[in-house]
Parts: sequence; C-alpha cells; structure tokens
Amino acid sequence: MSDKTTCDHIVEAADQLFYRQGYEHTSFSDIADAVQISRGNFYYHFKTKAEILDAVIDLRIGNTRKMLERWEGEAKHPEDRIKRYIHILLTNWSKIKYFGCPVGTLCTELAKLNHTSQEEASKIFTLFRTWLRQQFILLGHKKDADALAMHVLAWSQGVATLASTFHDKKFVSKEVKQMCEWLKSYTENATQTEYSTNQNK
Amino acid sequence: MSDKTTCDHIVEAADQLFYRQGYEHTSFSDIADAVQISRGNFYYHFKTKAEILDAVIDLRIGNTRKMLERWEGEAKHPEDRIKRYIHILLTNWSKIKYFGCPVGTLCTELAKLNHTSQEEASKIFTLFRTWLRQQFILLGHKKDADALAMHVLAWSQGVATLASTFHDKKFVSKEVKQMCEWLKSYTENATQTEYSTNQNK
DNA sequence: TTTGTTGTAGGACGGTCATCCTACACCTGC
DNA sequence: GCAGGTGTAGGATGACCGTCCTACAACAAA
Repeated sequence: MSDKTTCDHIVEAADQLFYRQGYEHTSFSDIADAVQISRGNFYYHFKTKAEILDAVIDLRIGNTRKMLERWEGEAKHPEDRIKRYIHILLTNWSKIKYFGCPVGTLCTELAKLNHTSQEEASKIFTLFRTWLRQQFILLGHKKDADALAMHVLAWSQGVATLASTFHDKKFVSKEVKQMCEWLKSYTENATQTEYSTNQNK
Repeated sequence: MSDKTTCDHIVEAADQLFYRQGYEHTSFSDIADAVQISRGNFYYHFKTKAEILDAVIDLRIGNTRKMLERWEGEAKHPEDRIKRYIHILLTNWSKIKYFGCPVGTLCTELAKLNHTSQEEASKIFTLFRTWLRQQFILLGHKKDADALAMHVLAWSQGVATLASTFHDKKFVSKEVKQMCEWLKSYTENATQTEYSTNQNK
C-alpha cells in the first residue's frame, strides 16, 4: 500500500470505474475524484485517455495471470482448476449482478467504439482461453482442448450477461451446477496420474 | 416505404446506430446525418435522447414479436422453431461479427449507465424467454421449460460475445451445431402429435 | 385573404469533455 | 544558497454534447 505510486492509484481507480460505468462514460474528473488528485494533472502521468485504457488492460492481464497461477497452486487437478474459473460467477456475484463480466463488457464496448485497443483487450480473453485449453489437454482432450475452452468461456459469458440483466442468482447457481456436471463428463475417463504443473513454454 | 413518417425514419436510424456505435456514443448529429434532417429539429419529435431510446426499444420489441410470429408460421415443430432462434447467430453473422447481439449489448450498456430504461430493454430478452419457454412446454418439458429457455438464451449470448471478440465463424458454426444436438436430446422423447399452434392468451 | 396547424431549418445556450499550459511546491545534489 | 528534476494544482482552450428557441415554409380551414 505504501509503495504504490500515484500512477498505480490512477490505473486502479480507472480499472474499477471502467468496469462499473464503462470506458466512455468515465471521465477524467471521475478518476480524479476517486484518486483525490487534480484533474489537469493527468497529463503528467498519461498523455491520453487511451493510454490509461492500455494501462488498465495491462493491469487486468497481470492480475489475471496472477489469479491463474494462484489457482494452479491451490488446485492440482485440472477439473478443480476449471471449477475455480466457473465459480467466479458466484464468488464475484455481487459485482456481476450489476456490471456483468469485466472482460466481456469491455471487449463489447470497445468493439462498438471501434477502439484501437480492441485487440489488446481481447488478450485477457485469450489468457483464460489458453489456460483453460491447457487444463483440458491435461484432462486428455488434446484434440478438442481449444473448442472446450471456448465453450466454457462462451457459457460463462452468457450466464454473466443474463445475470446482470435479470439479477437472478438462482439462475446463476443452476447454470454453475450444470457447467460443473458437464465438466465432470469430460473428466471421468481421464487418466488420474500424470498431471503436470508446467505450463507451455 | 412511402407511408413512413419522419419519426419512423429517426427511430430506425437510431436503432441501427445504437446497435453499431452504442447508445451513448451516438449523438443527435449522427442520427440527424443519417436521416438527413436538421439537428435542432429533433426536439419537435423527441424531447430527450431517452425518449428516442424508448422508441427504439419499442420498435425492437415490435420487430421481435413479428419475427417470432413468423417463425411460428414457418415452423410447426417446436424443435424447428427453437432452431430458428439458434440460427440467428449464423444468419446475422455479418453484423454479430462486429457488434455482437443487439439485445445483450444494449442491456449491458444501459446497466453501466444505470439508465432508467434498463428494465424496458430487458423486456426484449423476456420476449424471447417467454417464447422459448412456450416451445419447451410444447416439447413436454413443462417443469424445466423456463430453465431451458434461459439456458438457450445464455448459450447464444455467450457465443455472440465471443464471436464479436474473436471474429471466428468456425467457432460459431461449431457451437450452433452443438446447440442443435443438445436441443435434439430434449426433443426425442417428446410426443410427436399434440403440438398446439396457440400461444398463451 | 386570413388564420392556424404541422413540420423544418439553423443557430444559441450552458454544460462537460479531453487536452494542454503555466505556476508552484518539494526534494536532491552541488 | 542554488539549480534542476519530479510531481502537483488549477485554470484556459476548443470541441462537442443535449437541449431549447425562434424564424419560416407548406398547407388546410375559415
């Protein structure tokens, strides 16, 4: 906390505001108020709003990477790891209820703005995709791993979207349960022994 | 075409622009340019931007209702009707590729803006939900009908979101195929005879 | 012809936005 | 003490936004 720079604080505040209000609907003043900093002083840290966005995306990529690594430490079995992903829908329910999935909603917004950082934002999705794929490979689904990863991604995305529209936790719980059952059917005939903790490179 | 009022043209142009650029990112000038009308003259037709949004939502509700009725005429078997819904992902691919699902993205945006018309927009979702539920009831899944409807809704939403992020048509085709297969498993043991064309009321 | 309604054109308004500039406080090294 | 880098404060700028107003064209009814 003490060693965080003003720059870090700006990016963290922007991260939250972009999630809750959207990128475009968040002004410099909003961020300035959140960080308790002079509005005009932003130029010293970030030349443009797009630069803040890129920093926010980088932050999210970093945080996601850390989270995935943590999950790998906490759960050795790939099924349990994938379950961690699925369960974000419940653990982050209080936010998802109002603002949906931070990744999906950002990508959607940037697509409509035809923003330069669209591809950069999609990298957060790709991070999850690659990680999920790796888990499915470990489960023995080498050929279908990417399709399975995309399927999990899409499923959770859809649930998040409907969750924020209807604010219905029972629906989310039901879908999470279904996803876990579906996952189980892809786990049962997998060899239990040879899971490697090593990722790609 | 000839009997359309200026008002209709405004709403139709706004409908398209809200879909492609988002509600907030679309200005009065944008709509005015599209309709070839004086910018300041909007006040005569719509007192506020929110009023245009409500008109757009009403238009979408009307169009959706018409489409569902058309589907009912074209397909007598509930499975085929639900398939029509699933296949929008492919028939509207050229738009979904860039802008996602018009319903989901609007609801998501309005949620972040904390806009008054959030509930109104969610009615478009509810329209699909109710219709899908009815089809599942006709398929003999009286008890689970709503959950199944929500599942189809969520699944297609997620696919649309990832489709607009990765622009990958193969993925969409694959998921559509899977959805149809999944649907089939809920159709096979349904009684083939007694499908009623009558809806609720 | 006059009156009134309906619709349009174009610009004025107050506000907000991203951006940019300048003045100033703080600190470190000389 | 002084110079120079680092960070901050606060306001200026110009563009754009939603909103609103007024003048005017077109047409129908009186």
